[in-house]
Amino acid sequence: MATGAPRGQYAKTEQFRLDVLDAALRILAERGFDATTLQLVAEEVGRSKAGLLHHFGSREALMLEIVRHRDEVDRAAYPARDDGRFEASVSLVAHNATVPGLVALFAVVASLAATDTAPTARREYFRTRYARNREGFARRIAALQRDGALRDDIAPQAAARLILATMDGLQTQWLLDPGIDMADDLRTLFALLAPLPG
Amino acid sequence: MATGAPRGQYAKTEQFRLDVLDAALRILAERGFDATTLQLVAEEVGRSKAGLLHHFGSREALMLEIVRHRDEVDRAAYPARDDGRFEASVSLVAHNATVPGLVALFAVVASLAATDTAPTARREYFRTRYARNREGFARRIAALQRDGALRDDIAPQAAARLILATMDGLQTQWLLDPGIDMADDLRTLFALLAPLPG
DNA sequence: CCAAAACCCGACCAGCGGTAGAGTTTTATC
DNA sequence: GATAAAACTCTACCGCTGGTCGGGTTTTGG
Repeated sequence: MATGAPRGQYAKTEQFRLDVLDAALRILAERGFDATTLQLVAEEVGRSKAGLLHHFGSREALMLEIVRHRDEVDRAAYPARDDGRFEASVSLVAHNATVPGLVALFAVVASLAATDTAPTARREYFRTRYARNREGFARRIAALQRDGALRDDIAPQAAARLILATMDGLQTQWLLDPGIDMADDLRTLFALLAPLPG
Repeated sequence: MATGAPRGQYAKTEQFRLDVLDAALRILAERGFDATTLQLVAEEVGRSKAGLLHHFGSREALMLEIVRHRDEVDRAAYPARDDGRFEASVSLVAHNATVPGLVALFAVVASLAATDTAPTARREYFRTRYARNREGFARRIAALQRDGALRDDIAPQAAARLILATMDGLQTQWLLDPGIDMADDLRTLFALLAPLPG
């Protein structure tokens, strides 16, 4: 039975895909979202436009892939630990302040996903992404409340929604006004969640 | 001297412009951002694509104009009163939950403005918009703190940034998952700002 | 060594936002 | 009410975009 056996990709393909993501991000950072065309990215990596489409399917999919890959890297570098407070989140936000291109791309793709009227891969990715993050925060919040390390008059799910909303919203303000210290403001929110003295 | 005197627009022009904004918003709501082309909007209002460009200059300017007009209407309908708490803000957010098309457009245009690498009309509009809103919130927060109606261990400017960030971030989550009650969550944030019993 | 799968590209396509310029309608002024 | 300029409107056209197609080239497992 030699039929129907699918073959994997070439050895160099994975590295090439990573190179493309990198090149695209570089162009995004210096030209913005609309001006980042497949043609420009193709030139940057020394390939043809059609070649990129072979690997990523569409421009939209390429953009989503950058976000997806960034999420993977971040999740490995900033694992949400159950024991500590929210220091990992603050560190991640502080790190984001060094990569405006990625932050900007994330904001655009997320909002475009939110405008998708029908279920698309883009929309579904962000739906599950938010659901997963909310769940993670809610779980840790509930644990901290049991330990008396957090005020317990707030529903964990509600607090999780607020934290994620704050992180996203601060990014927009920071992109427009880089003087804002996102990490500092996020810490302020966590301070509001500290247990009450009474 | 009859020379050089600029003449205003035709009588029907203003109404036509409003009709275009309305039509564009309708298409945005049911087709999403990318699929809302000038051609489609032009057909909806029974004019040509070039006619729209004459009035708005570009597609980007048209999109920004929808946001700008919406801001005007909202500012008239939900004036930020100094005396009350933040009920006007909660009402505005509750109202937003009835117009997903506008909320989605706002998110996209704001994030695109944030990706503009050079200063554009779009970017400048949102910069001043956020600055103005932050200033308004900070002023009211400071007043409430003096009255003992709000905890005073938070800098008014920081609290203002958090409130705006939360409002924006909740919109993204709500667009992806309409089960979320934005007004309710915003009220939760205000509850966190309530004065401490100690 | 050898098919078959994966890759790669030039040529092409429809549709996009935007421009040019000529024709039409409105309007302030006399 | 005539008139001339400004405001409006449209058709034709442009460059470019994302995306498709088909056929050559390279890699790869057996």
